[in-house]
Amino acid sequence: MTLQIYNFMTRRKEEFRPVHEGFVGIYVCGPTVYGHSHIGHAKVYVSFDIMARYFRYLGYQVRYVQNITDVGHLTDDADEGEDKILRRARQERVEPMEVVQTYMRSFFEDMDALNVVRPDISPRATCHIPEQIELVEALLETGHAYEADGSVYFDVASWPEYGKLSGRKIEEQEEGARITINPDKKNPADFAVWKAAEKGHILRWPSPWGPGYPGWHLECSVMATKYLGQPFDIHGGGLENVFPHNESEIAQIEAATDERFCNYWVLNNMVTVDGVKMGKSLGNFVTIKEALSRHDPMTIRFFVLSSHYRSPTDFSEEALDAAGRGLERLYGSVQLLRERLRDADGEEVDPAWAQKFEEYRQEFVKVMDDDFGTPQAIALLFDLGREVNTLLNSGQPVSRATLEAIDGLYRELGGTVLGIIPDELVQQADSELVGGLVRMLIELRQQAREARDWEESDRIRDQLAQMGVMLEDGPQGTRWRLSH
RNA sequence: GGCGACGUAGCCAAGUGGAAAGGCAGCGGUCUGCAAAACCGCCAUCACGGGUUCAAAUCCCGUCGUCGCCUCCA
Repeated sequence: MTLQIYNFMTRRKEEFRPVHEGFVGIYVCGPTVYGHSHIGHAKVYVSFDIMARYFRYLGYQVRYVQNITDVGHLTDDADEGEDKILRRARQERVEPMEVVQTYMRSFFEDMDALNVVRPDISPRATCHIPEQIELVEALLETGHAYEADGSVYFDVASWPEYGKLSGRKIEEQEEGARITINPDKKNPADFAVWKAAEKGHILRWPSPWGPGYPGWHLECSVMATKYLGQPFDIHGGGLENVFPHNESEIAQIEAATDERFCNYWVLNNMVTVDGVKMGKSLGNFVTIKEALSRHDPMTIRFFVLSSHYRSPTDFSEEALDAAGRGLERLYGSVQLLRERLRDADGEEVDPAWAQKFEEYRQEFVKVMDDDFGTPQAIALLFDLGREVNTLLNSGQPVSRATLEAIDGLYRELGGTVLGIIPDELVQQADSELVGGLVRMLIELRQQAREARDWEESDRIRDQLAQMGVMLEDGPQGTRWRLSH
C-alpha cells in the first residue's frame, strides 16, 4: 500500500507520485495578515502540518512553502473596495507594514502554540513584485491578458480550461451571482492581474503600466513556482478558495507557460460555528487566541485532527471540552508509563509487545496512507492506551526495555507524526517545588488514612482537587496529576 | 438561478459493497475506607422512499433537511 491522496482536480483518490523521487514540494495558501488568526486557520495549517510531518516520516525530503499575503486583497470585490491592510492601518493609525508585522507575528505565535512546524519558506507577496510583473508581461505577450487604463486583466475567454478545478463554466455564472460590471473588462469573469493604484493608495509599485499593485491571485502562482518549480507536487488550501482564487492561480500560470501548475490539489473543508460557516464578514469567528484562553493548545490540535481534513468541523465549546477529556485519557496512559519508567529495569523487550509494536506501526501507516486518516490514527492511540493501561495495572513486572519501547511508539506516532503528545507532559515539566509540596501533602494524608481519619484525608484530597491537583490511590501508592 | 458537499447512537466522529472504529456523556460491574483513575460489560436496523446486487451505511434514482461556493475570507 502506498500513499493515496484525494486530488480535488480529478475528484478521486490517487496514488502519490512525486515529481522528483524522494522529494515533495508543498505550497499552501497562507493568511492575509490584517487580523488575528481564527479557528479556521487552525484547521488548515494543522492539517497541512500533518501532511508535511507524515511525508517526512515516510522519508521524503519536504519543502513546504506557505505565503504571507501582505498586500492586494480588497474588501469587496476583485476590483472595487479597499485594501484590507490599508483599512486596518488607517483604523489603527499605523503604517501598513506595521499591521503586516503585527499580525504576522501573531499568526506564527498561534501556530507555534498549536505545535505546527514552521514552513520552510514563508514568502511575502511584497517581496516578489518584480516576479509578478514578469508574469503579467508574459500573459500580455501570449495574448491571455489585456491592458485597460493602467490595469491588466486576464482574458478568461482566451483560455478554455478556465473552470477546470472548480467545475464552473463561465457562461453559467449568470443572474443571482453578484458580479459587478466593470466597463474596462471584456468579460465580467475577467480578473485583474495588475491593478492601477488610485491616488492615496499607499501600497504601490512602478510597473510598465504605471503605478499599481498586483492582482490578488498572482502572488501564489508566482511564489509557488519560484520555490517549487513547475509542475510541483501539492497545492493546498481551504475549500472556500477554490473559486475564484485557486482557479485563477492555475489560469495565470498555465496560460502563460503552457505547462501544468501542480499535480495534486488538496483542499480542506471548513470550520463552522454551531453549524454556520465562520467568516470574518459574518463576525462569528473565534480567534485562536480566544480559544487558547479557554483550552489547552493540544486540545485544539487534537480536536482538529479528530475529524478528517476533508470533513467540515463544527466548532463548539462543548466539542472542545469533550476533546479535552479524551486527550486527558490519552495522556493518562503516557503519564503512567513514564512514571513507571523512572524506576524500572530489565534489558529485554517482551516479545508479545515487540509483535504489537509492529502491528500498531503498520496499522498506523495504513490509515495515514489513506488520504491522511488522522481520526483512525487517533483511534489507534486509544486502543494502544487501553492495552498499556491493562499492562501497567496488571501488577506484572514490565521490563525497562519494554516500557521504553512503548514510550518510543508514543513519541513516534503521537509525537513526531501527529504532534499531539508532547515529549514532556505538563506535570513532568512542573517545578520541583510544587512536586515536593504535593508529595508532602500526600504523606500527611497517608498518615491520616492510616489512622482511619477519613475526614482529614478527604479534606486534603478535596482541597487539592479545588486547586487542580487530583489524587489517585492505587496499589503502588498515591499518584497525583494536574487537571486542566 | 448555477455548481458542489453533507445527513451514521444523547453529543463529536471513522467507515464508501461482504459481520457498524474511536472519543465524550450515561448505565451496570470489578477495584477503593469512600472517591478518582483504570479495567470489564451495556448503549446505532447508518435522514426517508424506491431500485441494482447473492450481499448496500457504502452504488443508482427520487424526496426532505443542513451547509458551502458563485463577492474578500483558511
